Amino acid sequence: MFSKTKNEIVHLKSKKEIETLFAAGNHFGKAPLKLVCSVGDKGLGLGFGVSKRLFPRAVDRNRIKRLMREQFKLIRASEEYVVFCGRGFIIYTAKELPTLDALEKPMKELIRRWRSLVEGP
RNA sequence: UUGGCAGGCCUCCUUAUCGCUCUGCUUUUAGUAGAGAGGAAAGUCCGGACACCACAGCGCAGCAUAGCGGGUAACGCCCGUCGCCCUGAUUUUUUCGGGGUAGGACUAGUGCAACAGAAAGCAAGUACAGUUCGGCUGUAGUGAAAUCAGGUAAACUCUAUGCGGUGAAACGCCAUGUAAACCAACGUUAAGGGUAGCGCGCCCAUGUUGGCGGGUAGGCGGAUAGAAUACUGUAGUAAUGCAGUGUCCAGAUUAAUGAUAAGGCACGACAGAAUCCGGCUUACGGCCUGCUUUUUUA
RNA sequence: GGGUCAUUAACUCAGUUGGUUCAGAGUGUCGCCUUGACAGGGCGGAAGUCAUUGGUUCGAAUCCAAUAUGACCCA
Repeated sequence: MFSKTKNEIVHLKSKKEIETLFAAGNHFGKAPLKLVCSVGDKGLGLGFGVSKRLFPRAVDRNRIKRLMREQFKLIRASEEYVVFCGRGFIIYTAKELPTLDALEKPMKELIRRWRSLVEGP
């Protein structure tokens, strides 16, 4: 069992788990991003996705997913970050290639709403 | 100096911090060391390896290829060579250089041929001339092609050669217990099912039908050392083969290469592995070598 | 990962033994007529490298190959 005090990150791998997340989770949208999340107690599980229809080339999709991972890493390393648990999947919905700075505000906003869902009633 | 063609090579580099995937070691909270996309990884146009269906057999159908010789595991790929076509030099021919070429057979059969033309093929026959007086010969005229064994097969077709099908989401193993589960009925050598176009043949009593139970996109294998690659020698015009020595070079499975700071230069194009190889095609930045062309100077 | 189709005027579509008659139809668009004016109607016109490139052929929208774009199917 993972320790709850550590901010362990698990890759969302199971297709079954992702399907239940999309069917029963909460959906939040913010500018170029969309978050599908749920409340859990076994650490933090994350996944990142880009539509193949919006970006036909694999190079662009890889680039966006790397930028999103990098931005989440930066947020997690900052001082104001508070550890919480759950399952989340972040999707990029815009049509233009983003920069790292452009992802900071929407992702912070999505994480704040997710955390309020976890800590709320 | 400009452009083109052919061949070869490279695909930003260095340092620091944080972070990702795999492997080894220490220890199992974690730490540490090493490795980490391409020439096209792409399109999926061909050929194979591999797996299952009978270690895939025979015939028909179907598909593919097409001078000749060689290379290869194999090919529709590659090399050499002949013919044909285009182009340049020389120029009467000839010869030489470069490029292209699906290039078997209309003396097996069938079909097609606009316009023009007498006539485009079971024939018919214009004008003029010749004549051995035989609708025999020649010329003219139309056309891409005109009794010439006519043209056309990237028309059907024929000949030769090759090809069984499916496709890693194949396939094997594991789970709590069988992994071809169990029960009932039917059937008794005939019918049915299995091979995914058809027939034969082959296989199945572990059959067919119904009922009931378990599992369900969970995990492991397949899965990365190979028709691999570098150098040297050697056979060959070449493609390529053989021998010796050395090297290990991604292995993910919502799917790993990024961010920040500093410096340098050519200021970074096309673009991201998903079972693996050999080719083809397409996209695209730079350097070197050889040939050719334009301009300037002598 | 594997397969099957399609592309013709601004739009929706026809176009087969390749052929002077093959580049057409409807809607739209433009001009004229009809009306005091409009709608409607009538007459006439323009609009196309047949997706791109190459090949076969005397001749290609049509046959062959490659490329580009779009759609769909298996899971």
